[in-house]
Amino acid sequence: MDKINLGLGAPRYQQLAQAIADSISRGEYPVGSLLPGEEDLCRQFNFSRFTVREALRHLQETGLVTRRQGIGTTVIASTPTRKFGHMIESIDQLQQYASETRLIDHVFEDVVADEELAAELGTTPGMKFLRITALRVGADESKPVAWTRIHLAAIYAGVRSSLADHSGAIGSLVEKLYDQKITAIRQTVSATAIDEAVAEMLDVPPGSPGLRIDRTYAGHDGIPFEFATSIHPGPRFSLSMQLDWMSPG
Amino acid sequence: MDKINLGLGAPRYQQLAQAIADSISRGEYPVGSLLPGEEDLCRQFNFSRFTVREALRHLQETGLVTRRQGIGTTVIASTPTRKFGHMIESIDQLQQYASETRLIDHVFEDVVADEELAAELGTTPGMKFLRITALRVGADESKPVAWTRIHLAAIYAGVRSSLADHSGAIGSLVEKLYDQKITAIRQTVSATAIDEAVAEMLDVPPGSPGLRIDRTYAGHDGIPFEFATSIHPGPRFSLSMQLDWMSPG
DNA sequence: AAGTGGTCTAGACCACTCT
DNA sequence: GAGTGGTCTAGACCACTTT
Repeated sequence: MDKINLGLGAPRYQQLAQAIADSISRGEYPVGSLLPGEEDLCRQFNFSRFTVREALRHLQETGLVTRRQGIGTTVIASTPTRKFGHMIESIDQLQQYASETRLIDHVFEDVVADEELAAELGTTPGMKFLRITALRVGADESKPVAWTRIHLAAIYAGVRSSLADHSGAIGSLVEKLYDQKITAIRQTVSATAIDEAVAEMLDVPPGSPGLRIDRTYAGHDGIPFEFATSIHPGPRFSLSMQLDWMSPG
Repeated sequence: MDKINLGLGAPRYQQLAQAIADSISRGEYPVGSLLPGEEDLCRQFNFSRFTVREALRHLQETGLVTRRQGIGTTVIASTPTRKFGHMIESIDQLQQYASETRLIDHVFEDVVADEELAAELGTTPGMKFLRITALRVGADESKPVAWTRIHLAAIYAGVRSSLADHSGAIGSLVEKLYDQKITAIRQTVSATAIDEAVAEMLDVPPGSPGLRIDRTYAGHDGIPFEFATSIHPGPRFSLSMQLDWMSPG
């Protein structure tokens, strides 16, 4: 019954992995040091190289060591780190609602970042953008769920013509049209008092609380190409996520 | 130079993995079907079993198949899913600020969930809790960064005595004292108007916008044992996270 | 009993890194 | 050139699931 029993009955490579992990956590092999070579470990424990490599693979998967050809096996952590993770499988899933909503009333502007805008977006002045300001509404087009303003690098200004038909996030539209792959998203959530102009469009009293979400999307080069700000009326929206424990192995 | 070239020069197991992945995406092996057995694949491609298994391991890691002893290799996806993930390595990291802040002015209450509270927390009426209401302040004890109310399953009421000394999240205190391991966290973020009582404690005008974060912590049995609500004054707080692309393999 | 994947051995050659 | 990890073979036994 008990799977705790890692000593007997367990495969040799697991026992070996456990033994090495224990040595590491005892400080026998400090972080940064090299483990003995595979041949050494084979002789030391009288196991075949397959078994030793399987054990080392296990240690690699739990994040205790890295392995490099020509160098050796380096200890990079003394304890398996317990990780929690939130995982999504598409960009649209980030905006949980995006697939069921559309953008309406777009206003397009061509802007060049001055000092102020550059500082706000975290870029350098002089960068050219297509600025899209719009409302996001549900299928029934009743009350809008968000006001949104997007600064999109001018190279991708071509999304403009496809925007009306597209339901979902703009990032995924860019991916589709330009074969650009998003590799990192940074998201900041804060609370704000909705200013008068936005309040009117969202049909809420000015100054009422709103959830502000700022997202930047970066491509394969790591450079952000899209900066999106959404303001959601307080009671009409919340952002949920679940973080699950990721077992080491 | 080009690493795109997966055909020649690449190890056989990678070529094989690619070939099988192609077959799967072409629909030759639909989702839910079984791949040929390892021996079959060996004969079919004239590779050793090691090479075949290494290829299948690769497919498993990319999430295309699962393998079970006695059953076979089952196709579970036709395309490698592109995942984005947010990963943290400790509970305290979730509350990015928690390690530099402390709770003050605790008020403890023993409460039993009535219909209303049970509905709010998503539990069943009759469950017993220790309710902790407190303010979270920075090191200099100037303006508080949050008002917080926690409902903690009564079994863990013993944290009460250790709370004053503890900086960081309450969840990690429970983990330490009771050897309980948190395995899942659910977090919901919304904007709210700060009510009068809380506003006074936070030293902001009543009705001003606040960021409300609700978190539930579940243990190894998957049952939530802690329900925490924090309200942060709008301008004094934001929640950031980065989602990175997790390459398949 | 037959078939599957899981573990394991002994031995080989290769690509890489360092000196 | 010596040592490292990466790839690969041929063969074996075992644990598990289904028939």
